[in-house]
Amino acid sequence: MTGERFDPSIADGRWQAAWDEAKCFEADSASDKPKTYVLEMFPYPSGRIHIGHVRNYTMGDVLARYHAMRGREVLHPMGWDAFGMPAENAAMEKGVHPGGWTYANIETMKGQLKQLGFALDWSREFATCDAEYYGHEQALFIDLFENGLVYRKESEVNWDPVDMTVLANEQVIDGKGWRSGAEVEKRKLNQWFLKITDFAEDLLAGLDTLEDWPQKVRLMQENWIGKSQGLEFSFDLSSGDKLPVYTTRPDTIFGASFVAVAADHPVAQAVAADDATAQEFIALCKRGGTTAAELETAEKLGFDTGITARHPFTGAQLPLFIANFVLMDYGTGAIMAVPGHDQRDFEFATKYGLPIPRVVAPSVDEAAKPFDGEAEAGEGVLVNSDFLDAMPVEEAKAEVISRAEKSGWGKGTTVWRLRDWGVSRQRYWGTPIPFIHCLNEDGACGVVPVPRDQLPVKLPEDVSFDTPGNPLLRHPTWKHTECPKCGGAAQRETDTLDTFVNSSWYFLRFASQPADKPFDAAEIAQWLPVDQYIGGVEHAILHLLYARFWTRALARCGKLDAKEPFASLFTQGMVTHETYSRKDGPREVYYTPAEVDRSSEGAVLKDDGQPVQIGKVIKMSKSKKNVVDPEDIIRDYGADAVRWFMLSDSPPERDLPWSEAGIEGCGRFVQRLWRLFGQFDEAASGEDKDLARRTHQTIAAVAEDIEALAFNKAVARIYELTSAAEKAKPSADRNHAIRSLLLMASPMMPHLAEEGWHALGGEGLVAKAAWPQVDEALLVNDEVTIAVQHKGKLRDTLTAPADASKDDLEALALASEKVQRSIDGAQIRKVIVVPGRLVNIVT
RNA sequence: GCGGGCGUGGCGGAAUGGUAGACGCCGGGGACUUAAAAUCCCCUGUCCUUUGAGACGUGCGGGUUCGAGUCCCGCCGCCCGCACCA
Repeated sequence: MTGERFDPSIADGRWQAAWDEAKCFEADSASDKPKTYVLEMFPYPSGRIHIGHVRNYTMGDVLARYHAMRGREVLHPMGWDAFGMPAENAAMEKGVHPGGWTYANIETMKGQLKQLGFALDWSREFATCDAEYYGHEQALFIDLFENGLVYRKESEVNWDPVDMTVLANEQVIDGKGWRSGAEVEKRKLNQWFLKITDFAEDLLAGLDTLEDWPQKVRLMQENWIGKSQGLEFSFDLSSGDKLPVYTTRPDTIFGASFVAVAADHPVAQAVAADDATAQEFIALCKRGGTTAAELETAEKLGFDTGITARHPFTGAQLPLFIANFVLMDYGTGAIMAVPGHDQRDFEFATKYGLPIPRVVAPSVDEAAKPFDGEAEAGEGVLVNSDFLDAMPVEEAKAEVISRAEKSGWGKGTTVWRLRDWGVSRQRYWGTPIPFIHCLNEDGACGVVPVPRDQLPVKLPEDVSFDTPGNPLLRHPTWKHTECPKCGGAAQRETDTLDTFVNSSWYFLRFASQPADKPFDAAEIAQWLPVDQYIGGVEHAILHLLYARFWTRALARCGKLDAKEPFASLFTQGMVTHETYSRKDGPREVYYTPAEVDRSSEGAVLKDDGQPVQIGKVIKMSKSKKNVVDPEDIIRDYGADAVRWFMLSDSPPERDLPWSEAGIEGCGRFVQRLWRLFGQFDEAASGEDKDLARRTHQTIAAVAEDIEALAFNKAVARIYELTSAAEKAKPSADRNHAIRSLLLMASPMMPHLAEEGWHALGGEGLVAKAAWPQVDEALLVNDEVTIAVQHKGKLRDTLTAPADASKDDLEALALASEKVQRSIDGAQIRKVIVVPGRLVNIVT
């Protein structure tokens, strides 16, 4: 029998050790069982596990444990997304080595994950900064190169002149470097690119097959890929050049009243070459910020070049402007402007007094309708457009494209918003790009891949971070090598790969990890695709798109036979908490939940007993101090209460408000279940048909809920059956209910379940036990409650046999005194009977 | 601007078109106890000058239906993503 109270401080460690010893969670690729791959997005080892990780991994853990109970061979691995900037920042601030810092964090965080009792296959653990892992990654990068999916190109980057490094767009704040505060420059650098655009069409089409992905994520990727179809054609310029433009609205071509190019456009550069005013204007355009807010308010500015462009149909000469709202890196960097039907063109034309012709109208009769202060981008029919008049928009688009193609001055084209993926980073803490630049003056060798037998290209250990810039570049010896082709002097590539490359194939390495190659295709085929992938929605685009791309790219290289890496995706909500703060003059001072005593009346600071302001429930963040440390709450309540809280109440896709009262309630329930286990009575016999039914119905429903990731509902059902079992008298059926509750709760509260299983004399570990069987016959009740309505309003309920006929139910309903009182002698026109549910009498 | 999501008690939230508010939290009352903790029981949407198998009630206004939180149309509010993408 079980003791007074369940003590997690003893039980948690005991069972974690038992699982380790039994190697409970090591996945066997050779197993005959059907396979299930459950994966949560692996963490960046920033220092400590935070509550968001706990929620994410608890969900995955419940699934992993549940599927194992259902007889599946489960792969549930964990590792570390270990390269990245924070390690270098720590190196600069604290003078530690990024590697030492990272591995120490991994040690800490692994210990924290173990404290939560996750059913992880630690035998497959790796960090992406392990030379073994990034060496295989280098080999894959060379594979992509050999298959024409890697290239070098000069491209413009954000350059921080103080830190001497490239910054990502997110690291540029108000035009200044986020660390140095220095004015960011645009620089052209030779950078490595991956040809993700080769797969644009396929990545887009593949979204339709991902039925078990959130629609939101699919739409976000669709928008990101940004397929648009239109017409590309060239204007003949008065300068003698040809100017290619791209438009998605070829139908409005008769409404074009000017032409515009981007400031970086060759035509603009040519004009500026001998025109100082143009030069000034271009400089002005470049200075403009790129944040959303700035663009929102930015005025449309233009510079009239004096050049004109000949309209392909009318022959009219349209003025050519350099304009600040035209982007060089989309389409051709030049546009035909149709002010009547494009808002930006409208604003520009208004400002510079250019004509705004109408070429689309609600009907042909409204060809002269004036504009109401803005462009009209909607549907309609063409007007003032010669041979297009009266055609609907779609038809007119096709007609213009067909005429342009016939006359040879333009063609229908598809343009993508998706850009090739620039993967060069001028950083130390990343995968070295495995290439060598031959320094031979004849240039015959060029850039050469590192021979495979020389992989991995390892990062040097002896680096310093006391001066800005890339430590690999200034390392005294590391970069010097010889050309693999000619044997002459050569220099290693000193750029490293974007960390998103590391996370683009880690799920493959988890499934298969031979020493001599990145993975084994046959073994991958056993496990992939990942059956359930779980992570934050913040990765909806970049990581998830890159991983889909890598899977396709590797398939093209013949490395594997798979298309989509993640069959089902789930994006979980954040953990939130209210904030506590006080005004200190103009500043708001925040306090952590641990510094505050919270009651239903309000909150006071423990230090001085004076009230603090209770703020909104928002995402936990260090700056607002509304954080709880997982280790603290595990210590106070035990791993199972924390896990249970993560699953209770809020649906997993929504935000979960953390509350002290909530976790206390979960702690109480852990004890309540424990006491119920103590009620298990070997000697009890006899039936409790009602409880037996509820037990079987609960088993079926909880299974269904877990499979649908509706953990909050599964939790509610376990509460209900617990109440029922507590109230029931001892019987064999009650024992069965208790044992079933233990098994059903085991994926969620595994330590409590093991302790109870042991106390109840269960064989082996509950982690290895089977999910309870459902007796189908007991899923249906033989008596049901029938609602009786009069004109749709509830008037009575009655109990009837589940198989009662429609006629019987009608008769029973009409016999009800309450119903008769409501009908009050009125003529009955109709009686609707839904067997097993209700009777509705219509008068 | 474009795209998407969501509005249900004091709070988190349940509810194949069929008894709205399951379950949890908070709150109130009671039992046990010398007392407290722990535990257990009951109540807990609003209204009532008909306390009743009453009325009202799922953001607002319409509609479909025997029956609408759920489906349709039109609003309002909040949240998220993308964004001078031609």
